[in-house]
Amino acid sequence: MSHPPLVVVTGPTGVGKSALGVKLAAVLGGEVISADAFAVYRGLDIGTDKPDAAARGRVRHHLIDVADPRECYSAGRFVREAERAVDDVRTRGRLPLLVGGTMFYVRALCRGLFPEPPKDAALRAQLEADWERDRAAVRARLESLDPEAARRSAPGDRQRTLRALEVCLVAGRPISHLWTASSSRVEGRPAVTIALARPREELRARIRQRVERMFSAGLVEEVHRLLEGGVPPDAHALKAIGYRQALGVVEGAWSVAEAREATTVATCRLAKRQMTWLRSEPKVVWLHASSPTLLDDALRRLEACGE
RNA sequence: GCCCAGGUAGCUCAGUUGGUAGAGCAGGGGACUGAAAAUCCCCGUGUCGGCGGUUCAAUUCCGUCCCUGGGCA
Repeated sequence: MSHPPLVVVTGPTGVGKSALGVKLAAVLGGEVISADAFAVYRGLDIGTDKPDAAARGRVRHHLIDVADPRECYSAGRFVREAERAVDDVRTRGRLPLLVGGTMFYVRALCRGLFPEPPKDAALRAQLEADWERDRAAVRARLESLDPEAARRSAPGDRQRTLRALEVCLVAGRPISHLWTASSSRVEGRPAVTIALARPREELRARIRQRVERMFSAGLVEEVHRLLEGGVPPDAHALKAIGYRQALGVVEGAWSVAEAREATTVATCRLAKRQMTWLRSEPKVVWLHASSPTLLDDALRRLEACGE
C-alpha cells in the first residue's frame, strides 16, 4: 500500500501557512488537516486566526472546531483524530496536507507517541500538591524512579516532572522506557515538510498588525461570549495567547492597549520557539514566504520529492 | 533668561566614599513524547550626554556647553 508522503506546511505564526496550505490543496486536489492546538476549540475564532468561511468553502478543513472550549484537548487526541483524517482524505483519493504551527502536534503525528497508560486524576492531583509543598522531594522521587527522565527535564520544569512521575507510577515502569516504544502510523511514510520563513523584522511587523486586527475585530468580546457560554476563566482554551490577555481586560486587570502589547510580545516569542523547533528538524524544505512565486516554488519542491 | 531635577544597555532605572558598571523589561539562543499558543534552561561592553580641568587614574569631583522634564519670570 503505497501512499504519497504526507505533506506538511508549517512555520512560525503569522508567516502565511494557512494561505499556502489552501492554495496547495486547491491545486493538488487536497484537504487541509489543521495542526493547531487552539483552532480545535469551537468559539475561538478571532484569536486563533481560524481560516474563514471563504477558505473553508474552497478547501475542506479537518480538526478545526472539533472540541468544546471547556474541554482540555491534547496531543494524543490530536494524533488519533489526525490519523483518522489522513485515512479519510486518502480513502477519497485526495491528498492530505497537514497545515499548522503546533510543532509538538506535527512531530507527534509524524513520529508517534508512546502508548499511554490510563489517566489517574487523583494521582495527578496528589503530585501537584506534593510539588507545591516540596518540589525538591518530588524531583528526588523522579530521580530514583527514572534517572533518565530526571536528566531530561529541568528541576524547575513542573509540567514534565509531574507528567513523568505520573506515567512512571501508573505504568509501573520508567517513562523513559516507554519513550523507546513510540510509534506512528504515518512514520513509515516520511513527510515532506515545507517550512515558511520571513525576515525577523517582517514577521514581527505582521504579528503586530495581526494582533491589532484581532483586538479591533472584537477579541475581548469573543472572550466575553465564551465566559457567558459557560467557559470557566481557568479553562485551557483561555490560556491561549491573546485570550489570556483579553481575559485580563474582561477582568479589569489590563487596559486594551496593555493587552494588545502583551499579546504581541507573547506571539513574537511563540514564533521564536517555533523557529527553534524547526531549526532542529532534520529534513525541512525552507521557502521564503514573501516570494512572489511561492505557490510555484512549493509545487516544484513537492514534485521533486515525489508528490 | 533664572532656579531645580535629570541625561548610564533597545526601554525604565540602580550604582560607583575616584580604580571604566548591574537589575527589571525588551531582545537572543536552546530544550521539548498526551496542558505544547504550555512548561522550562542559558545569555548583559555599554563613547556611563559633549568638551575641557584636577588626579597615577574621572562614568564618579570641578568648570563649561548641549539636550529633556518641572518651576519662576
